[in-house]
Parts: sequence; C-alpha cells; structure tokens
Amino acid sequence: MARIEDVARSAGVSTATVSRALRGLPHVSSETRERVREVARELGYVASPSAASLASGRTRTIGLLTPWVNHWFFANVIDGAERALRAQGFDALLYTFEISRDLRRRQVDPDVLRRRVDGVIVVGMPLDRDEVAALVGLGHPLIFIGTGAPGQVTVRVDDLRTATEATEHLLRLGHRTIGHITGSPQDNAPWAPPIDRRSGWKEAMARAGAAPSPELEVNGYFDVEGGRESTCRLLARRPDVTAIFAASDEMAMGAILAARELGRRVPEDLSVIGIDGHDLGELVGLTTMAQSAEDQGTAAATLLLGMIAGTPAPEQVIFPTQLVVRTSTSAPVAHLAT
Amino acid sequence: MARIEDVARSAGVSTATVSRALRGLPHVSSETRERVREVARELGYVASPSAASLASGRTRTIGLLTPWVNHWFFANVIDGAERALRAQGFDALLYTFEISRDLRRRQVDPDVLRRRVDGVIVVGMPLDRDEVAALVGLGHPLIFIGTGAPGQVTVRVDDLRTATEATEHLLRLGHRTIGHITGSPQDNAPWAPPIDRRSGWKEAMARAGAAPSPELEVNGYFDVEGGRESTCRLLARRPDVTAIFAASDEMAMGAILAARELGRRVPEDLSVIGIDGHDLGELVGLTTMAQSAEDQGTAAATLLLGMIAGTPAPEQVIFPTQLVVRTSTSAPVAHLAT
DNA sequence: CTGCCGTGCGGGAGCGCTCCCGCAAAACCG
DNA sequence: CGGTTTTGCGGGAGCGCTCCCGCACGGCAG
Repeated sequence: MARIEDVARSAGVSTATVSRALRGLPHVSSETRERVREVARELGYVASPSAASLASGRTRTIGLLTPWVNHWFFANVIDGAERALRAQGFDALLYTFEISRDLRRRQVDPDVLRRRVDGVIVVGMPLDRDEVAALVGLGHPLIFIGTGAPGQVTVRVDDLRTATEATEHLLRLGHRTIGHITGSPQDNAPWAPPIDRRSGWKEAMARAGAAPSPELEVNGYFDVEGGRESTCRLLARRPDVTAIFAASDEMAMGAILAARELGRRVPEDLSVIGIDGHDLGELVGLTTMAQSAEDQGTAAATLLLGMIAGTPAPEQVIFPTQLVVRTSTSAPVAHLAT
Repeated sequence: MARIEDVARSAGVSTATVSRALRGLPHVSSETRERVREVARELGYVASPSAASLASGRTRTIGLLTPWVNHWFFANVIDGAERALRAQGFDALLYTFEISRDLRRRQVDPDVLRRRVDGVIVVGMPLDRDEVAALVGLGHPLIFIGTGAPGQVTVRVDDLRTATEATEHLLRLGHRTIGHITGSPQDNAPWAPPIDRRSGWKEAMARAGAAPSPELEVNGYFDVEGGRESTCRLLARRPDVTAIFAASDEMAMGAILAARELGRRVPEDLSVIGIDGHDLGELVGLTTMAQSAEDQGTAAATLLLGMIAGTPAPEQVIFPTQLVVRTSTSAPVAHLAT
C-alpha cells in the first residue's frame, strides 16, 4: 500500500509538497501539483485517515447521536445530514441510544467521542445538563436538531406555533373536546418538543374557551403502538372526545388504528391530526402539520461544518411547518347535524 | 488531555504496560492492572483512536453501505447492526448511495473506506462486479444483507420461497389473475431480491396453471409512490386483475392507495399482499410475508466481527419469513358469488 | 544443580501523516 | 536598483499509540 513517501519519491518532491499538493493547499506550483496528482493516481495512493488525524488533530468525522434510526423523523434527518456531510468529505459516525418505555436511556458517554470526531449532531434526544456539559467539554462544535439544550445551537420547528395551528384547525372545524397525545411522562426537559406541543394545544384550547383538562391528555410515547393504546384509554375515559391532536404522525396513526378498533369512524366520529408529514400519511389520509426532517438534517450538517470552519452560527434555525389537510379531520358529526 | 505517557509516569510503569493493562492483554499482574486503571480514571485518560489505529492497523470501525436509511428495511437493519457493533466496542460509519428512479446510483468508491474500516456491511444494495472486487480488494471482511454477491457472505431471506408462498396465499384464496409489482427495470443482478421474488411469483403461477404474463408485471421501484402509480397502470391495462403481490410492503401500500383512488375496494375488489412486515402494515391491514430486518442487521454485524476475529463464516445465513394475514387479502368477489 | 519455560515488565522503533521553519529564487515597490 | 515580500519547496520533529524484543526472576522437571 503506497505511502506518502512513495509518492514523494516517485514525483521527485518532498512529502511536505505531496501533502500540500493533494490537499489543495497553496505554495505549490500548478505543474508540481498536477504531477503529484498524477503519480498519486498511478500508485493508487490514498492518505491514511488515522495518520492524518493523529498529525493534524482533525478527524473529518462527525458524530450523529440519535435514539433510533428506524423512526420517520430520525431516519430522514440522518439521511439529510449524512449526504451533506459526505458532500464536504466528512464521515458520519452513528451512535444510537434507544429510548424505550421502561428502560432509562443509556447515558451519553463523551469518552467514546473523544478525539474521534470534529463535531457532534444530536438528533431528537433530550439530554440532561451533565450530558450537555460533557459534550461541550469535548471542545468541538455541537448542534441539536428537534430537541434543544439551553445556550446550544438548535435546528428545529416552532413547536408551540405548530401545535397551536394544529389545534386551531380542529377548533375551526367545530371541535371543542380535543384530546392530546404527548410523549412520555419522563419528557420534562423544558426545551423538548413534546412540552411545547402540549403548551400549544393548551393555549389554543384556553384561548378558544375550551378547557384543556389533564383528563384529555395521554402518553403515546411517540410510536404507533403508544398512540393506539393511549387513544383507547382516552376514549374510554372521555367518550365525548371528538378530535385528537397527536404530537407525531406515528402516534396519530396509532390513534386512527384505535378508532377503527373501537368502531369509531374517522373523521366522522373522530378527527385526528398529527405532526410530521410522514411518508405514509397519505395512505391513511392523515391530516398533519408537515415539516421537512431531511432539510433540517442538511441544515444542521452545513451549520456544523461552518462552525468547524470558524463561521459563527445563529443560536436557532427555525424551519417552517405547514398544515396538510387530508381526510382524517372534519367537522364533528354532532356539529354537522345541527 | 492526558496521554499514555502521563498514565505510565503517574502509575510508575512503562507505556507498554499501560497499553497492555488497559486493553486487557496478558503479562500484567492484576495489582499493576488495577493501579493503571485507577490512574487512568483519575487522569480521565482515553486512548486516541487515531494513534491506536495508526500503530495497530486496526480501526475498530465498520462501514455500513446502504442506499438510504429512511426506508423500513434499511433503517431497521442499520439499527440492529449498529447496536450489535457498539456492544463489541466497534463504531459504525454510515455511507449512503441514494438509488433514485432516474439517476444512476453513485459508484462505491473503495478509496473512502481504505484504512478507515475493519470490515464492511452492504445493506440491500446490488453492486456490480467491479464494485464487489473493489470492496474485496480492501482486504477486510465483507458481508451482504438482502442483496448478495456471488461468493460473498450473505444474510438474507429465501426470496424465491417467500414470493412463492405469498403468491400461493392468493392462489389458495381463489385468485387466478395476480399482478406483480417488482422493483426497477434496472434490477438485473441475478442475486437481487426483486429477481427472485418475481421468479417465485412466476413459478407459483405457472404451477397453478395461471399464466404469469409479462402484462401482469409492473415496476414499483420499491417505494409507496411507485407502488401507487404502477398499480394504476396495471389495472388500466388489465382490469381483470383481482390480486396483487408486491415485492415490498411499501409498494403494497401504494397499491392499496391506488385501489382506493380507482374506487376499488380492498380486499373485495382487489387483494394485496406485500413482503416485509412494515411497522405500519397493521394500520392498513396489510397482509404480508414478514421478515425481521433488525435481526438480520444484528446477525450480519455479529458474523462480521467473527470474521474479523478469524472465525470462518457460513456463506449464507437465511432468515425466515412468515405469512401474516390481515385484511388486505380475501377471496375475489366473483369467487365469493359462485 | 542445571537448563528451560512462563510471567511481568521496560525500551524503543515504528505507524504515516502534518506543519513549523528555513532557504532560495522570483516578484514587487518606491 | 536595493530592499522587502511572496512563492515554491525541503527537512524533520512531532502526533500518541502498538508491538517486537530483551531481560530478570521464579518455578519446575530431569
């Protein structure tokens, strides 16, 4: 396997010049650069990343921390981020931290990242104060997507407003008793989407004079099964609920599933709206507040690479959400009748 | 930041002993090992991966090559693989190679992987002969999931049999004119799932005396939109089709969508079966041949780590698929009538 | 008692780059 | 035209590990 010295010898220059030539640094004449490139190609030379990292202290690698990749939001964010990183010659190192219903999530261990990455993107994962401090302690740029952290650069949507609009869509249709499916009871980080989404629902309800009672709130844990099961509980407790606003499309789909099981027609007997713009939303006619996860991934990656290059980044980048009305929401039957 | 020498000095031993002690190698007394560990903890010492890689030639990193991560199969495989890798202290480096309908997929460039990984997992991506040769040329263990390559270790399901069973399920219900949604016309690698799945359909049809005419075959490109659109084409061409076997759940969901648009009831006017066991299949009552993508990812990772450690691996690991009957398949209406 | 092997440990040569410095020659400048 | 900067390039000291080799010492078989 060719080393930089082989290229240097073969091109009749020093290793320093080969390094400069191949990396596009200045202080190399264009003829020399071309000759070095040619020789490198002939020898099939590829610089050793380990050696380069060791010598330079830079790894050209970004750590992607996420609960899972098999959920719509996360998969799309990662797809977008990975592509943007690769376009700039950076590698994406994946670390998952499964969040399950019962088990406490494994702590983020900064030691694993130490000297291994030039920056970190945290995707949709609320971190406690110590974890954030540990990541900051790595001394590399850090960026959050979806879930933020105080004082950290965050790419996200306006959760409060998005939730407000979703709720108002239902209110406008004439619903008064609107249930809300949120995440886990453990979601209590003040900078986490479920909190803001619940607040948006509460505020919109209160403003409309509809009481956002705690009875109308259930935990759906951000997955389909949680949405289904929590909807069953909600409807048993409050059969008068005519509409449900779920904090994610996956939970909204679970709600539709539950309605079907309970013999409630959607939207006639139960309107359902979610947040995300899940690919399969169309399949079930799900009305939703759509966001672009992929764009957020791309933006975060680009921002992070900028920070690594020394460009100051804005503390918040807010992405838009858009109401997409399909067939899972309508006026309540009672309302239609009058 | 503490270096190995700091630990050595502080513990009163040589760097060689620190290295041995911390990595659990023999020829270190247990008292020395404990002392070294203690000192390392106090100093917050973490070995530099770059330096270790450079010196040892091993990176403890695995390359994951996949078209995308935002598709059910791929996301779940990657989730499973990443967890298994991490459990053994290996890192997962993600490389996506978007396969789109029009654009030719970007070639796999082995140079990017060179000296960066100790092994490679290719997830559901048919590679041409040169690409396989290039990856083999890296000199590291290589393993395929879903899509194989001749002579390479592959983790997959029995696509031929799975397709046969899916088709036979429809035949048993009384269907005779069964359409098939396959992938892209460019799928021609003989070791790729779409090919085997089509063969399974053809064979089952032929065995049942139902002509598997090319007219019954459409390209769905393995996504929801492709499934929807191709189903519209198929039903326009052959309105007598009473059932569709799609090579993936995502395409099957597209087929259901199309049926709905065309005013065909599922399953009364059109039965649909897919392959995968997609999380959201239940939502639309999709009958499917379920497989566990996550288990395949875990198995591949475990196998690969074994190969790195020198354990010989079987050339094929076949995972089971299981018929899950839901509400998207039934006897054809005509059949019911008689 | 002698020879041999296993254990515990240290010395130090690499691994393959990057980057600081130094130097000559060319370019620039009033 | 002399001085100053810029450009092009080489030398070589690191970067922080791993691993080969050598050495001392104790146990053990013959």
